[in-house]
Order: sequence, then C-alpha cells, then structure tokens
Amino acid sequence: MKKRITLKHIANEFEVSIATVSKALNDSYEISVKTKEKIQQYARAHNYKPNSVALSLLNKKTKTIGVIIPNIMNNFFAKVFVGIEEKAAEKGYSLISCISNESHEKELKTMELLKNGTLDGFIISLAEETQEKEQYQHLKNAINEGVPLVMFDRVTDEITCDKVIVDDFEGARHATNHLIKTGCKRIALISVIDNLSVGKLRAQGYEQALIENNITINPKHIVKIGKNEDFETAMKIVLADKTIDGLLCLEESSAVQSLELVKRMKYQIPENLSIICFTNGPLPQYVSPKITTISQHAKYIGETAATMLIKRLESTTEIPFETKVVKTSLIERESTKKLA
Amino acid sequence: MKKRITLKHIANEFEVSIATVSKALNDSYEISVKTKEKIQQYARAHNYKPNSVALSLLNKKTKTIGVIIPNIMNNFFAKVFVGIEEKAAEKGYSLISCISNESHEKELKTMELLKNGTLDGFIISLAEETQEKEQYQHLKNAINEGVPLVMFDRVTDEITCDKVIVDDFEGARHATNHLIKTGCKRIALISVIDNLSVGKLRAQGYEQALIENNITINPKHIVKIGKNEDFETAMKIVLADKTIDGLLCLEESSAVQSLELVKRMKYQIPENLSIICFTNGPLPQYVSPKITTISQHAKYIGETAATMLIKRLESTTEIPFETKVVKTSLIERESTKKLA
DNA sequence: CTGAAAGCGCTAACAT
DNA sequence: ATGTTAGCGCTTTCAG
Repeated sequence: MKKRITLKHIANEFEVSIATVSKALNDSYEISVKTKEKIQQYARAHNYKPNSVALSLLNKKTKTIGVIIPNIMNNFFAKVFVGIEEKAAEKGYSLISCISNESHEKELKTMELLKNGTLDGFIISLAEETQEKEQYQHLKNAINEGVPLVMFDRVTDEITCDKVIVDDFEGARHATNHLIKTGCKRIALISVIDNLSVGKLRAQGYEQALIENNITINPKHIVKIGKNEDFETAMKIVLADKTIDGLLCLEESSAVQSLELVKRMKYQIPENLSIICFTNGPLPQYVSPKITTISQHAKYIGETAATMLIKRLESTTEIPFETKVVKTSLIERESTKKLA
Repeated sequence: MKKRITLKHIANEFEVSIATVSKALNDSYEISVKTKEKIQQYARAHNYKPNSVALSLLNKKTKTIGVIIPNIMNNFFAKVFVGIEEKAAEKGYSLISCISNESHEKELKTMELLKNGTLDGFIISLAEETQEKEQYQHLKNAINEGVPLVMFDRVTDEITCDKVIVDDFEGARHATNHLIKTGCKRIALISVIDNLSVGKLRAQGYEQALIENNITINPKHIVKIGKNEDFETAMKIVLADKTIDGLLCLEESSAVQSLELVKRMKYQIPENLSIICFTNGPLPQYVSPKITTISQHAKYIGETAATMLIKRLESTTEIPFETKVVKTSLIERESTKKLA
C-alpha cells in the first residue's frame, strides 16, 4: 500500500518549494520549462492526484450535488436519477445520494447533515410524508442559507426555487380525453396517491376532461385508496358498477393489479374496458395486454434538473427562479381502443 | 442569504480565540462553564455547523463511500443500493454513487476520479463490459493505493478484497432440482447474461443438477442469447422441441417474455411447462401466472457489503479479506407445480 | 524563474 | 481557563 503522494513529497524530492511544484503542475508561465517537465513527469510517474478535499476547502466548492429521492425502487425516480447522474457526470459533478424512503424525518436529517459544506446544492423530490404534513422548514432553511435547490416532481408552492415538474394535470386530462374519444363513457379514476401533489393534479385533470365532455362527475367513480385499505376490495366495490368502461390509474402498480382483477372477472380488454396508467415503466409493457401509459419523460426531467442546478452553481450573476413544465406523452398500447 | 458561520466569527463575537470556541463547542473540560454556555448558545442560535470539508482534510477521512453500480434500473441493483444506503446512513456515512451503465470506461473513469481523497472506500459491482474484457487494472490500482474495496455480485478472482456474492451455482442447482422433483424432465436453460460471471455460475448449477439426476445434458436445451439476437426468434427455435417441459431463466425479463410467448403458443402453465427465474423483482409477481423466482436477497447483500466496508474503515488493526456467500431462496408461485 | 507567507476551517499539543 | 502554534493539502499574491 503506497500512500497518496502530495505536493510536499514532490517538493522534497526536487528540493524546491511547494509553491513551485503547484505552479509547475498547473503549467504556470512562471516556471521554467525544464523544471515543469521534470516535475510533471515525476508526478505522472507517481500517480499524483490533487487532493480534492483540500481544493474544496480552498475554493468553497465541492463539485458535488446532493440528490434526495423518495424511493429508488420506483421506476420513475430511478429513471430521473439516471438522468441526473448522466448530466452531472458530463459536467464533472459527483452525486451524494440519499433515499428518504418517503420519511419526513429522514429527508430532514439528511438535508441538515449534508448542509455542512459537503455539497454545492440539492436536487430533491419530496417524501410522501413531507407532502402530507406540509412541513417545509428544512427547505426554507436551505434557501435562507443560500444553498441552491432544485425540486422536481413532488414540489410545493411554499418554496421558491427552481423546479422541474410534469404536466400532470394535462397528462391526465389528455388521457381521459383519449378514453372518451375511443368510446369510453363511464371512466373510473383509481388513485393510491391522493396524498401527493401529483396525485391531486392528475385527479383534477381527469375531472376537467369530464367537464369538457359534458360528462357528469360521479363521485363513486373516483376511487382513492389509502395505504391501509385493501386494493382488491376497493376495486371490487367500484367494479360492481358493470357500466364502467374505462380506468385511469394514477400509477402503474394499481393498473397492473386492476388488469389482473378484471381479467379474472372476464372483462375483454380493451373491448369492454380500457385502461390507461401513469408512469411508463417495464410493468405495463410486460403484462398482457400491454397497458397504454402516460410517459412523464423521467430521464429528461433528471437531466433538466441537473442542468438547472449546475447552471445556477456556475453562474456569477443572479438568475431568476424558473419552473420548467415537462409535457407528458401518451404511449398507446393494447389496453385502449384505436381511434377510428 | 446568510452565509455559513465559522469558528472565527464566533471567536470575533466574543473576543476569544478560535481554539477556545472550538473547545467550548466540543464541551472540553478546559473551558469554563460560563464561556461554554454562552458560546454554545450563540452557535445554536446562529445555526453553526462544523465545516465537514475542513474536518475531512484534518482527519483524512471523509465518511463517504463510493458506490458503483452497473444499472440502477435493474431491480436487483436498486435493492442492493437500498441496503447499502440504509446501513451507511445508520453508521453516519454518505454515499457518492455512480452508474457505470455497464461501460468499462465509465467505471474506470469514475474510480480514478473519486480516488482523490473524496472517498474512504468503494463498493462496486462490475460492469458487463469489464467482465467481458477482463480488465481489472483500475481495481488493482485502488488496492495498491490502499483504498478499501468491497465487491458484490459481479466479482472477479483476479482481485483480492472483501466480497459479497450470491450462491448462484447452488441457486440454479436447487431450482433445477425443484423443477425435476415436480416432474419436469426436459428443462431448457435461458440465458441472456452468459457474459457475466453470475450467468456462467448459474449455468453450471443447472448442469450439475441434471447430472445428479442422470439427465443427459442436451446442448440444444442450453439457450444463450446475445444482446444483438432476437429473443423471440431464439425462443421459438428452442420451443420447436415440444417435449420441453421446464424453463430456467437466468434473469427476470427473459422469463416474463418467455411466459407471454408460451401463453400465446397455448401452453398450459405449469401443467405442460414450468418456469423459474432468477431475481425476485416486481415483474415476475405481477404477471399471470405469477412466476416462481429465486430470490438473491439483494437488500441483505447491500447491507452486508456496507457493513464489511465500514468495519474495515473503522478498524485499527488489519482484517483478513473475506468473501461472504449469500444463499438464495426459492419463492414458489404459480408457474411451477406443487411438490406432491 | 523561484520562494515565502497567508489562508480556506478546524483540531490538538503545547504554552501561559 | 484561555491562547498560541502548527498543520491537514492546496493556491495565490507578493517578494526576491
């Protein structure tokens, strides 16, 4: 085990000062070509790497971004993370990543912990619990302390900062419209995420589409299922209404589960019942029939968030805060009828 | 935007030395109770946080672990990551994470980049390309430079370090045996990962089970499908042999795809054809029939890897290298027959 | 062309 | 009980 070599070692080796070595390695014009060459060569041979901790201390920049994500097992967040990672790596930033696991406390603690100089800025999507409790003090603190922040997907109006969000309202509205255009008349909304900002927006988009099409909103068709309720039981209650001919599921797992259920109940899909769900992960495309989904362009969201943050970090001037809204796309598959 | 407060500020405030402030905040016996109280209170009021970069420079420890993962969209790796994260957070470590994206170059570059003092150690699973090319110089370098390393899942004998691996051989052997016990006589092996160490081990386990049961190994039943080959075409060629009554798929997506295919071909599952696959992700359990899987205990692997690394980092004495082998579990579902 | 000195924020041994 | 000094590894004036 050879230990890491420092400027000091090199300086001793050639009996010059540390400053000279530093300059030589930075190819300063102040140093003679001869000296530069021998020092650079020695450094290369001994695999010298500047200690980035020392540089961070000096520059008060760590070139590191903190990423706080509610749940990496969620396909959407995993994809966003990939986007962030790619952009960050491209721009020479490292990522310190934390999984809040939907816990407010974990989110808060890691933010406090990391605001100690290790990070230049944060990219965060709020934990479910944070959105439920509406406790945003930790975010306000970060802002106050001048730590740049970019929020994505699960955001809040309480905080003024850069944001990247999905056009959830429009995505749901468009999907609902699509169901209607393909002949569905009685569409149920299945939400297991009504505690999330995005869940609420999607529900609003659904209602808007119904209104625009002069369809009366039937509260019985709006199914909000909590963590502790049994999904299948709740679904059976809705599906007792045999006239239901469309399902808009606000995330993928409820769509896949519903699909299994209605298949067992002998529905023909999409003939008697159409299904669309949010989140374009592997699940909806591996089941049969393949489920039509609303893509949120997760990776692009990640890239955008990273780009926004890095731009702010590297800007010398003040930049006004921005909220970027990413449009969704409907990916038609087998669970919906074709447009005539 | 208030700026981060330092010991110096506090020292100025009370007209004492920086050392006094430092000691006061560390509750040193050297400092009078009065002084301690007023300084601590001031620090709290002004939200003082020690600058961890300065501390890292001083202690030559960053309390940060680098995690290099081939692909976070892969359910197995995502789960391992969760395990690592949980353990690391518990022990007060942060994670710098990189996705190698199966690229040797990305893996190599990030390792070189991060070996600059930012990290205390690495947890890594090799990129596919690294295993194919068998280029391990970057890992050897890390070892030589005294950077502790823990490898998991995709490892190599070329490197001597702590390892956490799955008992892939035994998992495949056990699964194959299970198929045989439930009546399967002609079992095909479906591998899209024969370029990976784990893929090879699983294939060996399969063969071992056949040998033990006096079943002749039929090369036509061993299907290795490369990245550029069409999965469905390859499967149809195998399934032209109508006597095949079992499939052992070495990862989940090929199992799900096979399932769809054989369902279309009107096989009854598990009556005429049984299926088992590796990796216990959501996919196999959401399809119908639910697929029997081999769980690798991904999260536990992550926890173990993190524990091993941290133990080494915090140990003052030399610890011999260890390889922990995690046993798989068979999770029986609907795609296999019940044992009599 | 090279070096001495200061400083990034902090701790610890050593005065006083 | 408090302060001084040195140093972690590096860059950057400013002198020489």
